[in-house]
Amino acid sequence: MNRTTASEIAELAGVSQSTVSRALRGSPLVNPETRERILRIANEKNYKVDSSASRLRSRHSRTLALLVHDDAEMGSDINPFFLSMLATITKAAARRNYDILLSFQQLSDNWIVDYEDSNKAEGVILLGYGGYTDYIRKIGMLDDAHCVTWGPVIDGQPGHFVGCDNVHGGYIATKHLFDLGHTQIAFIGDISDDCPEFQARYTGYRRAYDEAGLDRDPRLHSGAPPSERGGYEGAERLLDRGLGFTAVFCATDLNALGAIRALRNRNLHVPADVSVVGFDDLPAIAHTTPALTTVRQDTATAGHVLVETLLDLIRGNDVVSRLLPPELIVRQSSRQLRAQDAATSPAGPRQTHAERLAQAATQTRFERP
Amino acid sequence: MNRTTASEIAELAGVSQSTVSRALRGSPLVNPETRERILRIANEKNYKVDSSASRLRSRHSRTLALLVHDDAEMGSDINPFFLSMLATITKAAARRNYDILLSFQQLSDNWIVDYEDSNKAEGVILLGYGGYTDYIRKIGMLDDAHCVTWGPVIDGQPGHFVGCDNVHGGYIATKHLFDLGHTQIAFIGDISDDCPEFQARYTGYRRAYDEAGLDRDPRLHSGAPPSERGGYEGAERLLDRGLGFTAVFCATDLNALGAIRALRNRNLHVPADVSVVGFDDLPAIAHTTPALTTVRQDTATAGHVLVETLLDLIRGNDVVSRLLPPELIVRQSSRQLRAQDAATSPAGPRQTHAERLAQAATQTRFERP
DNA sequence: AAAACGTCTGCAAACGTATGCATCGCCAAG
DNA sequence: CTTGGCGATGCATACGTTTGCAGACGTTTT
Repeated sequence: MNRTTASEIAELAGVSQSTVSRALRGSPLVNPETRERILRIANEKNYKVDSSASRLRSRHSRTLALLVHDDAEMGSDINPFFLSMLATITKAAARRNYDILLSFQQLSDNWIVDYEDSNKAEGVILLGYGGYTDYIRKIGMLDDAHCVTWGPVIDGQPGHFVGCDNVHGGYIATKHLFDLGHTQIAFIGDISDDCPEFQARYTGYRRAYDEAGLDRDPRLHSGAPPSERGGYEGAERLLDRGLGFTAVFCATDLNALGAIRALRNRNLHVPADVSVVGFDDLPAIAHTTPALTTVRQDTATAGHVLVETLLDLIRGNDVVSRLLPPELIVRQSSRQLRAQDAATSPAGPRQTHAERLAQAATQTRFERP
Repeated sequence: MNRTTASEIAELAGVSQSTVSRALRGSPLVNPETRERILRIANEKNYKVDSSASRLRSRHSRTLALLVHDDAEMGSDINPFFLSMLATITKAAARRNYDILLSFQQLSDNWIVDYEDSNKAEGVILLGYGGYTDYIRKIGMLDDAHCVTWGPVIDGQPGHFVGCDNVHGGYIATKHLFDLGHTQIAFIGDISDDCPEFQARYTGYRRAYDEAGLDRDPRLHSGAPPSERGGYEGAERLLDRGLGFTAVFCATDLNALGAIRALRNRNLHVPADVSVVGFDDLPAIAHTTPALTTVRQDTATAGHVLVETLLDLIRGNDVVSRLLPPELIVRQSSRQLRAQDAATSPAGPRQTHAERLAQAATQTRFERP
């Protein structure tokens, strides 16, 4: 309860309440000496402007709402990638003197616009609503909705987006594996319409294949929900097909962790037998064994850009959707394909790669790579 | 911008603005029929109560502030444990119809009470301010400060705390290792006054030793900041001392990850040569190799209890600090000490544990366990 | 000397809601 | 018929700030 009001400070300073307000707002209208005196007294009395009254009168809440998708299917575990982005967003907003109102929800009803309609926030940032793109577009068409979404950027569509250049990310990950000498590269990830981001990464993967001028067996793709378990099962299905891949690009770090576990389970070593590349650069995965090669999305600038874009939107400026470049982080889970692996040479003292893969495939429909 | 006001709805419904307000608040004073009509119209017009005006008049913001410590030394990476707790807190607040105002900051000035003084929030939850206990106590002494801290609970002190029973956590972790046959158990973690939680875990560790009636070499403790790197370096120092430990209990999962990396670096296998137990149960560590045995703090109930305690405090109820019981999660990083390891038997075809440790110690001041 | 101007300050009206109090209609009891 | 009581509604005010407007005062220009 803030008992002291601006009027009380005014009385103590021998000025009117208006002047106190102006002094605290930093208005140039007030005499420097007076301002000084007012600030001193306000400070002594530990006076704080009542934000409720301030925002009622000024129609500005200096608050942004941050909505993070709460995926009930994931057992309500929030995607760690979004959590780390949440932090950078909040800090970026703080730098602009904006507070962040946080909420985890499934995107039902019209909660989004509610935040604005009720004057709780001046704008909304959406995180993790990849599957709701259509809905978001609808919101985007409302002129007065200040809403920026982290997600796939598609030109010419209503709505404002900031996103990672997933196509390029998928491309550099796959290119990296080609550069290491791999030619049979699998892809694990959910490319349904619910996950446009992963579709884009898959596109980048195919682009790298096209550019390399190599044939790509479509069975090298294995669908998988974006979880560790998904990656595990996706990799198992892949192995069961008996294809001769020597590398895997996963749509997600969590997928990659699961895939590594599955490979290890079948006695395949990473990176000795199979190289693995992930996507996201989760905080923890630098410390797994082997440390994961991955594509980093720069969460720090992402948060910054999201906030700045939203503020522009609020100010009424023109805003363009932006793609942020991802970066390849090479660690230990990917390595040069060795000669004896690439060639299907006669078996030496050590099993060839092909033999080990054959062994790993439980199905009889194994085919020579 | 919410153009439609309660007065407009009132006019459409043929009642006064007061009645509209009452109807929307669910006051029993208003006739069910009238309420129905008002709600219908409000819904049609997509009317939302202006929160600024509402909170100004009612003196209730229905908002809680959540302050998470932003440790500049950690490169501003937020501790993932706090991030996952942040999620559960927010959801617990949502269940009570409270919004969460989020901020990452270092605890300077009087930001805490500012949130209340400015009427931005009715109360504050503090996360990760272990080193600031004294300051928090000072705040706690102010009667009108509604502030609950996640941290070490100390009876008879001002301030309201909810925390994990770290002593017990340290105890069950160490006990688990004793039960597996280990007798030389190292402890890695920062037990300075900045980290009372880790001090408590250390206390639990010593308690288990006392209970086992075994001598404990104090040099088995190695200080380490709560990061992966800290764990790595802490383990290195430990190895350099040439002590014959067969297990390590780490104050933090991150410490544990670093320790495992250091051990592996010296050709010691986990858990074959050394068992490792962590603390926190970070989301990612279930998927590392080996999956980490750890002590889980139940973040879901922690978030719930924090919110409920704070709400009680706001309602003016009496509030007691609460300790939540942690739970041991046994995974693959800890295992039974094998007979030939425990005994310092003559070298067989395989090196004894003692020999391997000796080899791992780079320093000459190696001592037989 | 009057007029014009610039600088600072005060007055007073909002902002949209919640709520104590008065009111009104109606019915039952006296 | 009067009175009292009850359920439902309206009236009017206050919450504490921001801000357009006007005024006061001192200085400069005409």
